[in-house]
Parts: sequence; C-alpha cells; structure tokens
Amino acid sequence: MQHSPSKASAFWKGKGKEPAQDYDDLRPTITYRHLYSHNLGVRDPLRVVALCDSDAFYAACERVRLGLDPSVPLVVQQWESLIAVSYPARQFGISRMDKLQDAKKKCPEIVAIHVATYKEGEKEPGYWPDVDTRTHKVSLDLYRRESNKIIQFFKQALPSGEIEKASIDEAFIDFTRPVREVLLKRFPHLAQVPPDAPHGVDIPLPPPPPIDWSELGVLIPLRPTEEDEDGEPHFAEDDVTCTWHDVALSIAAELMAKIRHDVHENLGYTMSAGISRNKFLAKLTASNKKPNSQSILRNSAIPTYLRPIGFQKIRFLGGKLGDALAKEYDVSTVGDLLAVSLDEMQNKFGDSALWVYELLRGIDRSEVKEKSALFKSMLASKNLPTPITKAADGHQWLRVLAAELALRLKEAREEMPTLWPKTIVLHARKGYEASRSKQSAFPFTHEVTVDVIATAADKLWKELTGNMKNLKVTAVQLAFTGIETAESGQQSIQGFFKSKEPPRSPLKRTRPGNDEIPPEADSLQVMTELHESASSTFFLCERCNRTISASEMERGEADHITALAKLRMEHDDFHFAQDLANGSDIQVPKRKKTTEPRGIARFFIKK
DNA sequence: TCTTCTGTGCTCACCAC
DNA sequence: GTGGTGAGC
Repeated sequence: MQHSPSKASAFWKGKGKEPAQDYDDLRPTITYRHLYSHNLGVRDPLRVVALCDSDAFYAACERVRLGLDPSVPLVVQQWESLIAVSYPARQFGISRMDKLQDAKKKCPEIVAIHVATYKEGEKEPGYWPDVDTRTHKVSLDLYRRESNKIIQFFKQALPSGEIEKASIDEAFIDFTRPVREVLLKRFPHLAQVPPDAPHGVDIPLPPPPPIDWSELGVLIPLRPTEEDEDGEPHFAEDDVTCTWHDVALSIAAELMAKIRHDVHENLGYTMSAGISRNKFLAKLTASNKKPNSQSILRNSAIPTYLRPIGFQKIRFLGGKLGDALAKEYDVSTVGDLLAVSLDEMQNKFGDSALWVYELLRGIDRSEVKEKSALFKSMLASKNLPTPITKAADGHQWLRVLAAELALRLKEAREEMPTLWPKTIVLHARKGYEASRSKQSAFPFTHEVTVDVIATAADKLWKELTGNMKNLKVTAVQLAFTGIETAESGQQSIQGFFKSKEPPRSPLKRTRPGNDEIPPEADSLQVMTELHESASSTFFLCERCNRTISASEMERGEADHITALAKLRMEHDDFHFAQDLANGSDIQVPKRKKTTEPRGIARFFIKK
C-alpha cells in the first residue's frame, strides 16, 4: 500500500473543512412527526442499534460449566491448538495463535480444557481423558446452547426490541422501539406538539437536555484524542453539544448496560457492546474496548472514527470486493476512498457501489431482523488425519457424524418442534482431489435417531465409494439441507405464501419501499387525533378492533397524551402476552405459532 | 504496549450448471 | 442433484 499524504491530515490540523454534503445524513432535523412514527425502519433518525458479543466466549462457557473463578487463566484447546483464550490468560501474552505448549510455557498454571468431543460409539459428546483427532470429533454443542440462552435472555429483557443473532457469540439489538418508550416516558413534554406551532407535527423537537455519559460506557471521541501526560484525553468544547439522537443513544446505553449486568448475574458471561445508529457502526464500535465494556459512537463522531480504518476490515469488504477497491484506487483506508465519487465507483463496481459509498459515510440500511430461527442446512464434518481405507472405518465415522446431527436436530426441535430436513447429503474427499457428494431424500420420521441418519448415510457412502479403486478418504461431511418447518411446508403446499408472520402489533407494520413518512402513519394518527380532541382517553386498536380506554389510574397521568402513549404501548404488550399465552408452553417469547398444527405438522405433536 | 497478522477446522449461505 | 465459492468464527 502506498502512503499518500492525505487531505485528512490537513483537516485534523484544523485547516480544512468537513465536506459539507458528505455527512448530511448524520445531522438530520428531528421533528415531532419522526418521534411519533413507530415504523420508519432503517430511515428512523432516532434509530439505535447495538452489537453485543460475549468475551472469549468458548473460554467463558467452560469457566461457567466448571464453576471456575473468572480470574483463572484458561484456554480452550482443539487438539494441540487453541480456539479460545480467556482474558486473564491473555495477560500472560497467550494468544489464539499459540500452541498449547507455548501457552504452558507462558503460564505454567494455565487451565487448559479440551473442547467436548464425539467419540466412536458414544451418542453424546463428552470430555474424555483420551481425546485424539484420529478417533474423536469436536462438538461445539455447549457453546450453541449457552449462546441460545443469552439470546433468549435478550428477547425476554426487550420484548419490543428486535434481536438478530449474528454468530455464536454476537447479536444485534435494535433498540429503536425500547428507546422510544423510555424517551416518551422520561420526557413527557415531547408527547405534546406546542399548540402554537405553525406547522404542527413537522416542527423540530425542542433542544435536548444535556447528557451525563459518565456511567454509560466509553464515548468515542469527536476528534482524534490528544492525550495529556496522564493519558487522559482532551475534549474539545463542542463535545458537550448533543442531539436527540445522542439522547437516544444514551438511553440505549442504559438498557444495554442493564442487560449486560443481568446476563452476568444470571448466566455468568461478560459481554462487550457497541452502540450506534446502525449495524455496521455498532459492530465496529463494539471492538473499541474489551472485555466487559461498552462503547458509544455518536453521529458527530462517525467521520473521525471511520476515516483511518482500513476498509478491508469492514464486513463484506474483506474479500474480493475489498481487494478490487484497494487495487483500483491504490488505497487502504476509508478516508482514502472518500475521494472517489459515486459516479466513478458505480462505473467500476456497478451495483455494489452505492452500498460501499454509503458505508464509507456511516450509512447502513440493513435491518436488524431475527433470523428465521431455522437453519437452511446443518452440517457435521471431519478432516481425517488417518484416512479411511476400510468400509468399516467409514461406517464408524458416519455414525459419529450421524450422532452429532441427531443431537443437534433434537435440540433444534426443542425450540421448533416441526423442523424437518428434506435431504441428507454426504461429501467425501480423497486427498486433495475435489470432494464428491451424494444426496437423497431424508425419510420423514417423528424421531430422528442416530440409526435413521446413519442408515441413510451408509447408503450414500456405498454409492459414493462403491466404485472407488483404492479407498482413501481424508474428509467426510454429512449434512441436512432444505430444513423447513412443517408449517411452512404446509403453507407452501396450500399456497398460503402471503403473511407468514402477521404483524405483531399495529404499530409495527412495515411499509416497504416508502421513502416518505406517511402522512397518516397509524400511531401518528392516534397521537394527533388525540391532540386535537383534548379530552379523549381512548383509542381504537386495529388488531382486536376494540376501543381501549384509560383506567382511572392512567387518567391521573400528568397529561393524557403521555397516558395514551403509555396505554398504547401497554396494549401492545397485552397482545404480545396474549400471543404468548396462545402459543405452546415453550418459553420462546416471540414468533409463536398461534394455531393448532395441521396436516403433516401433526406428526410432531408431543405425546 | 498495542494492534495486526498468521493458520486450521469447522459451519453456513449462495449460485451455476 | 452436484459441485464450487465466499465468508466468518
């Protein structure tokens, strides 16, 4: 990479000026209409997203499982290499690249735990004394289970927040709605448009209150920190000015801190979080300070924070596209790429250009969306240090892989009882040749046992290896693909494609492809109607088609608009609770099925 | 002292034919 | 139905 004397450095010395229109998106005018609309989605100027990830997750899982003190240095090993290093262990300079022996040299008293493994003939993974890559296969099951516990905790703590599990140790949380709820409660004057306002609901909000960030986490500074001798950062004067979006961030930070605290109390895991206006920035911010900390990136701090970052570290820019960009313009940082115009980029990179262009400027329109809970595929694989040469060996390994799939499917069905893999696929690789695969329909059985899977796998194995001259298989993969729920299968059979997930509440209706704020956004309409008829204390719920009126207690609320907002939210909660009650007894808070299973779904009813 | 760069063994999604 | 790639933990 070349080093280019950039305009950015001039800017930091105070000679340049921020390119005016580049960052307009970061300073939106926020009006009452924005505040009252609950369905602006990614265009909400008060949007707040967090990325929360567990610190040294695998190591923490083992620490919790064994009831060890958090301060003990601990590593998780997979054969001789390390797959997780606890923070106390990192103090000894141990890193994930070390081998176990290196770690022991650096810290003789290190606690080394080998990941659980499946062993030939065993139905469940365990912690065996004789782990050996030639006979065992690693199991990440414990980590998946603990990960799900944390996700469930998030969901229960934030009924109105959207949670997206991003990986085994991270989740995105959309705080926009929970923050709105707090915001209206805490600043009740916002629920009322000043009566003499000429443009009513379209006027900007009044100036926000000052924010005390001291307990809320690490603030990403507005400009590069110039530290004094004590290492304390200097802040410029304008650091104290803030916006309503900053207030929203601060509320999200409160909620996030509470959740992190509660997860620690209840499950024992410490987590780090990043809080900002979208997923991309939240993820970036989360890595600011670890472990057990949270960082906040305000809109005003975004340009400074992004500029020096190597763009190839950004998600989806780490691969081919990032390489192409680096080559084309011979640059490496976000700041460098800011000089490239949108037109220029579109000519060279077509459709992905706009997305990149916006990303560089802190804009990311991707939604926080709960992944449809069901995986499309489920795979268990094993590289074989000692290749399979006899059919019987193959059979043994297939049973190991089958045991893993059986257990994982069983566990997945505890949450989604109707999960059904349509096909089973076996891959086998010989040395460095390309792997070959065979697949077949997977039998439709209520109980998916190791035997059922292993039998199907054996058939595929014969097809695959039957005509091999010298059997020498160095890698095997067994997978379920086309995993669906019986319900959705039913729906597709019956042609009920539309609205698989009816809106949970009237307030949450999405309006795809609508750039403008709808003039009669449903919640807004309720608010303004109420504003106009100053005495009403009821509203009509579109969902249950009933008039909901305030109780005596709620009528005692300081002003009835606040009362109505509260009422509305509580009524949503009522629907939410009702949805819960109508579902089965599993404690998944959202996305419950509300109807009795029909058709093939009946196969799955517990006896 | 700090971040960054390694690699391996998985796991998952998507696409072309 | 098969094979291949890209991406991330």
